[in-house]
Amino acid sequence: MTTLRELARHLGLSPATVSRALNGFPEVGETTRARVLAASEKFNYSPNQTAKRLATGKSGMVGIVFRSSPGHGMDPHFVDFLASLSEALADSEIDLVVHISSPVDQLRHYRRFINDGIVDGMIVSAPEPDDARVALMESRDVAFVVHGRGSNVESYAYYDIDNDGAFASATTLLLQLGHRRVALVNGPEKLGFSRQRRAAFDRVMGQHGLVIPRRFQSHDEMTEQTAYDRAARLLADVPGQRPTAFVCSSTLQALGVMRAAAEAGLAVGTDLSIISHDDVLPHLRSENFAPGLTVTRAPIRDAAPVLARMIMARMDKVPPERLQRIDKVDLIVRASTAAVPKWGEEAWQQ
Amino acid sequence: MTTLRELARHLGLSPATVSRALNGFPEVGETTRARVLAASEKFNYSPNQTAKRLATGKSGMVGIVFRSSPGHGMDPHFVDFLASLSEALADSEIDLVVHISSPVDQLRHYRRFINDGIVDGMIVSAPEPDDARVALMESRDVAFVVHGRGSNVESYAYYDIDNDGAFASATTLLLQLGHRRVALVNGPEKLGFSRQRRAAFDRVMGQHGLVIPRRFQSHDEMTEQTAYDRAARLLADVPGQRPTAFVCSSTLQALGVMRAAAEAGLAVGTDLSIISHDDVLPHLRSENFAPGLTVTRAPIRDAAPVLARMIMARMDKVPPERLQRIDKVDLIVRASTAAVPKWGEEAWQQ
DNA sequence: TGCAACTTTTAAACCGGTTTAGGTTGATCA
DNA sequence: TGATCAACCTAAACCGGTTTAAAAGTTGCA
Repeated sequence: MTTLRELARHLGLSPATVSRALNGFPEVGETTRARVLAASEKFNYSPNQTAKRLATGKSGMVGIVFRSSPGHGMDPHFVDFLASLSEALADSEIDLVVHISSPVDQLRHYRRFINDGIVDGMIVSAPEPDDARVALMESRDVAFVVHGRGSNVESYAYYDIDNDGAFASATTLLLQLGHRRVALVNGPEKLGFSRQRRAAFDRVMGQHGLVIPRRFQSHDEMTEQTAYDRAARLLADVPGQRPTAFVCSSTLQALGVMRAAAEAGLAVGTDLSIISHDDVLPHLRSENFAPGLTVTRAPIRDAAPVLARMIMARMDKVPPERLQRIDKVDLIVRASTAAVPKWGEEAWQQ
Repeated sequence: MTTLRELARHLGLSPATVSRALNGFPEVGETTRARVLAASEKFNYSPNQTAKRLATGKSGMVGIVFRSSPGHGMDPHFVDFLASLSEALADSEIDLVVHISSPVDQLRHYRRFINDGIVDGMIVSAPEPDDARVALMESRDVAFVVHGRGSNVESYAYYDIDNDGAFASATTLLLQLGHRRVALVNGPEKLGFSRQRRAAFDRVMGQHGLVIPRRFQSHDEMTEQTAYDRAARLLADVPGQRPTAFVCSSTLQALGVMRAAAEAGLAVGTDLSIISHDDVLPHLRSENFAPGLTVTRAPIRDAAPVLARMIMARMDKVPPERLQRIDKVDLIVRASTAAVPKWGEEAWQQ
């Protein structure tokens, strides 16, 4: 490893000049700069990042902590997001430090990132209302951006999709098709997006005078298996009481509901309608489901370049109010939604 | 942020003593050490990692570069692996720096990691024979461990599963069930594990006097879609020429083959047998497939703690020959494999 | 009491960059 | 001719830890 001082000695220059030449400062003569650049090339010089970080006080790294629940492993949604985030940041020579942690341990990891000065900024995923991580970072004056929204939204930079609009239009579609007994298979109760989605669902149903009994709204980790369990239980009910339609928070859950429907001998798109939010996981395409799945579509990977730009802006002290964005979500109707069957037109009794 | 010097000044001690006290050196008086520890607690002191790294020359970070092919996003196999790797390393306060890159760009990322002194060690996934990344790291004397095996295996630390044994027993099972026209849906041709699997398949088939025509062995990215495309084409052939069984390299591929089978009107487990390697992705359980999928089972997440221990050992200069491990793989028979149907007992003509 | 042999502590160098505050030049201007 | 100034370069401090070499303080023993 060549050091700056060695390079300087070879050139008969001071380290200061070499440093300036390499970093494009204007007070270096052009001939000198050319010499330095040539030598740096020749000796294959590459500045030691650690030293650079210590000197500048910037780490050039961004941290992210993913949720991973014990039995369930890591949410595949985040993965795709991670991939595209890493690509977006690599363009700016920013490295991504990744921790995975159970939901309860999150704060410990954030503290480590911040206290030890490992990163310049953090990307927060799936915030809760009154998120403790957000509070921690605001108190420490650390740059961060949020994927999703919690509360106190004005004060920080975020990117989110219009969950309210998405689930309102999904619910509306089912109502227009005559469905009254609609079950919601949602994500963890504490997460912001789950709340937004549920609120939209409740509101639209309420506007049609429908109240959904508690047990037809579930909040769980978003896996195929738990959705299957939920749906299987609901579909085991007497025909006059079971749901005629499901709204799911992810295509994985929709997959579970479809498995339960198949086992209950119900044909999706005829006996039972399913609509799901689709984060567009690359290996799980909703158009290939049988039947094709009606979805509200918002590729999670689209969030990454936006958040990458935002975190860099925050590290450059751009005020958070200028870094807030909510994207609309498309409703794509396929064969998994149909008019309510005759036997299912009655609403639930409260 | 409290610094070491500030802490020392408060205590009326030199930075040297404080540093030694905190790092457990024996030449510090016990009363002094207690005072230092108390003060450090009180002032919420946490050493600046960057400074520590510069002083010690160790970064405390391990790098990993994942493959992500343009259209396909990131392989979900790696994700689960990543999650468990991060957990295993966190126990030792080692941070994981993650880059995602297309296969062609890999080397650039490795160079960056190594030249800039960002990490102390690297974890290499899915090596090719004569892997350029391995060569680079050996030439630079960087600590690394390999998940899988390329060539020149003696010289480096690795963890791998017994791909040969797994695919030999999978192939043997199909032969015992009377299958002769078996197609192999494999991973990218250049990767070590694909070659090992194909070699085992070819060998066992060859031992029974069977030669598999070229077009019945495919090498592709391991996605549902590409496997579907392959299988759909093969199953469109005349009954006497189409495969009666498939061997897949991943459950995602098996899913694609099942979709193609359904569209061709073939019942899996009756008309068509499918067997797959199963990395046990948490959201894609082979026992929940319809019918349950016969698999060679080796959870990819089991590799992570082993590799974490290995890379730490390598950073402590443990010789690589002592860090090599190959795990056996179980064959789990479920309903997707059955005796060959009458119409399919003829082998392929070369 | 004096001196060797520990034990404990400190001053200063070091890691490898960046950056501030000054120095030299040589050209320009009065 | 001397003052002014821009252009270019350097010495030294700095970032915040660790570590070497040496000093100071203790203890044991003659």
